[in-house]
Amino acid sequence: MPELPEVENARSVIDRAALGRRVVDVDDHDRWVCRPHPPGQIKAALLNRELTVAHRQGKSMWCETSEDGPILGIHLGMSGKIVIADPDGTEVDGGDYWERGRAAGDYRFARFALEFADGGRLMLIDPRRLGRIRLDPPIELLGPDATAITPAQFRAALARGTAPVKARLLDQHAIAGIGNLLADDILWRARVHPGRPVDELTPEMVEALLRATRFAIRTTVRDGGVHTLGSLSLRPPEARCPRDGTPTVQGTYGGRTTWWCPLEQKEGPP
DNA sequence: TATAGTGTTATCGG
DNA sequence: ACCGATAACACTAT
Repeated sequence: MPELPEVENARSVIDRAALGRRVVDVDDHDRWVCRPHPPGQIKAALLNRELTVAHRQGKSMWCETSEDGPILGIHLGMSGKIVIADPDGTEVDGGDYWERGRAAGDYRFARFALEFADGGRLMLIDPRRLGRIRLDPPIELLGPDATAITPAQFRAALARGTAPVKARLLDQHAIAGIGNLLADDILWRARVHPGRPVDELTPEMVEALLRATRFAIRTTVRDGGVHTLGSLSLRPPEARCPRDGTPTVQGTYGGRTTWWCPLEQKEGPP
């Protein structure tokens, strides 16, 4: 279940193990994952090319292809992962802790695949099929990447409108790369209530949110996933603030389940 | 059997 | 046109 750190792992897997290998076959039969492309369209566009560069911005990835080929967009959705399997049995998957249940060699949920000239395969394994493969994805709509965002960009992302701050943190057009768990962690770390409208954030709160974002992104990318976030214990079965032991509270903001510490993350005037 | 889920997006209403 | 809320998407795990 990828957030930005897991997507960066996947990008690194592609960078390490897929670039420069000639594509001799493409499985693009899954009309949902490959929408809006009809089966065969992505195959025709990629056949006999190589992936040359693997990019990531927020939770979106894309690869450049050889001979001025199309851009291949890859999004992991909620349950996607990239696995590269070679004929010698080698399997590169970036060390995915969150789907250990999947037995090695179980490719039941492969929704898209590139086959290389040596018989190796790059696969999108995605049980829920909320991932996405498409040509020439609209990357220009993404906000600045959360790992590289400047203070000015961060302030601008929280500047206009009345949305709850959590909804804005999740808006990939505002900032690219913050998912539900990271958003809860950032708000908890900055001691800001998730429902506070962005136009009621004080400069001090914005500053604290920026620091918390940088900390959360930096540490989770370093750790290779969001599993080390302290705020995870805001959720059941622990469900107590790791700092003060207060029982946590649950609600919905930006359409996502949200947990917070009612003692430290208060509503109302600052 | 019912429900929630670490994500995105089309659509609707103000 | 802008902004925000909601439902829908597809499938597994509990």
